[in-house]
Amino acid sequence: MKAPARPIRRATLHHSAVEELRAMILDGELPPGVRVPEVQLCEQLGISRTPLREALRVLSSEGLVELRPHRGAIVAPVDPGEIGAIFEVMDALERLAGTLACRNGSDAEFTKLDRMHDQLVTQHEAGERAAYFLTNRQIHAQIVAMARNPALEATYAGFAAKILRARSLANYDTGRWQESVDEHEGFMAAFRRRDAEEAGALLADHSRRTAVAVIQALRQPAVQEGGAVASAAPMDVD
Amino acid sequence: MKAPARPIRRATLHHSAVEELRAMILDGELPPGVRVPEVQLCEQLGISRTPLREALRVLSSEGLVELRPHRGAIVAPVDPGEIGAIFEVMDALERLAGTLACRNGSDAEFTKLDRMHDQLVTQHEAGERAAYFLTNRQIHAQIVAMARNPALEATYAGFAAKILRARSLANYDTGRWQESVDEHEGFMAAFRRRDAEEAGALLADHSRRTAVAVIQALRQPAVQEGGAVASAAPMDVD
DNA sequence: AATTATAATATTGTATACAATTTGGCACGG
DNA sequence: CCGTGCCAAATTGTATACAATATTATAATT
Repeated sequence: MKAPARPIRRATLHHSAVEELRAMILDGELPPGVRVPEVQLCEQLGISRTPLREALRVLSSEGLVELRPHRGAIVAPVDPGEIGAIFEVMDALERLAGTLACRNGSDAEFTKLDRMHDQLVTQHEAGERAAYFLTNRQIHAQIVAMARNPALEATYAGFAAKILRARSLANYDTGRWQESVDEHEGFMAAFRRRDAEEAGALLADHSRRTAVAVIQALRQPAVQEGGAVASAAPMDVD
Repeated sequence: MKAPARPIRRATLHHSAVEELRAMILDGELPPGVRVPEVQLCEQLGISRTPLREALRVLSSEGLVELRPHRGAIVAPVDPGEIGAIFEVMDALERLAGTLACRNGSDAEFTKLDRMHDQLVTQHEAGERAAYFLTNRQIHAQIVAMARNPALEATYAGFAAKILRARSLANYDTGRWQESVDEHEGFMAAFRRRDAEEAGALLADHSRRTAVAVIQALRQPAVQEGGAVASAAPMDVD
């Protein structure tokens, strides 16, 4: 999602470290609140402290880690209030994405979107939860990409990451699944009509309802299965 | 704008360097496209390369500088197309800010906003351009603050910074000044009625019209007065 | 003369060493 | 028994030294 147009190879260690650490945080491998000892991660990643520290600064700028001067870095805790605020912005971004996608998306992209939606429905009917979540994320990413707006894309990706992390901590209400699919049917119908306003409105509404469900789920923390970390596979459901 | 609730002292050099460099870039002291030689800036800021490099990584994450591996960093160039994309998002953020400000702002804050607006009108009538621009920025910042949404506030600040930098490169159309003031009158009236929808819509419209003016101004680059850098004082006009 | 190959230089990327600050424990005093 | 002050250990912050890569200049060849 953050990959720019030009496929330049970033061969620097600190850049690799950023991606590695971000993945570890989003995967829940580094759960919120844990301290991030530099030396330990250094030998774990096989790099020195310098590039690791540079990576930590970047992740701090992204809001994924929290730097406390002379007290070490911790993985940023997930604050339900902050998630609520993020969703308020996300609603607006989803609306904008839907509107712009209608205006700027190519017919080929809309066709692809239709196929992805069909796949989503199939996976829902089959009860393939993990596959559904992945397809769902891809659909929203596709809509954002069709908006042809790099600034929107980058901002969206940042918020999506934080929301993803919040979800990995919460037991998601299964009852919302059917409702969510229905909402997807709704804005897909608007997309097929190229109704920009309606598509945007339905996407925003979809986001808002998702927010309610997620925040409610956050009040009932997920049961920690197995070892120490929540579910290994991060999932995104809208 | 970025100051968190708790007034913790950040005494680390790299944090100071970030703020210093960001100010230098936004002030136009470091114009877009120029290379950023590390050693030179180091002795200029009186620090070592390590904290400076950490600062550069953060600014790169913010999109203010561009890192080219083994080729040095440059101040991110201002791409008119990117500015257009940013404004598209900004419109949505302004709308959201206006709506939320109506919902969450205190009466005291609305009173303060009124006073700021009066000041703005006075400065416009007096033709005090620089003072007007400053007040204008403060007004928009106040509205965003009244929205009570840290995620919105941070995202808004990031985009506002990029827009500010673009403007310092462009001769702004003076004819838009009166129009802009009229638009301020418009959404202030909506604010006084606490009409959230209308206030948001008028703010978004205001942002959209500003975008048109700014992008047009970008096509006629500012005359470089004096030495090499554009106007020293960055201004914000909406 | 133009172009390409090559080497010297400069700048960035990384690692390590040193300094400063925080944290935890322990002794002392209340 | 609890609070305060001090000391030691550990970890972070910074500086410097070394390694790798890109740029520039030079020179040789076509």
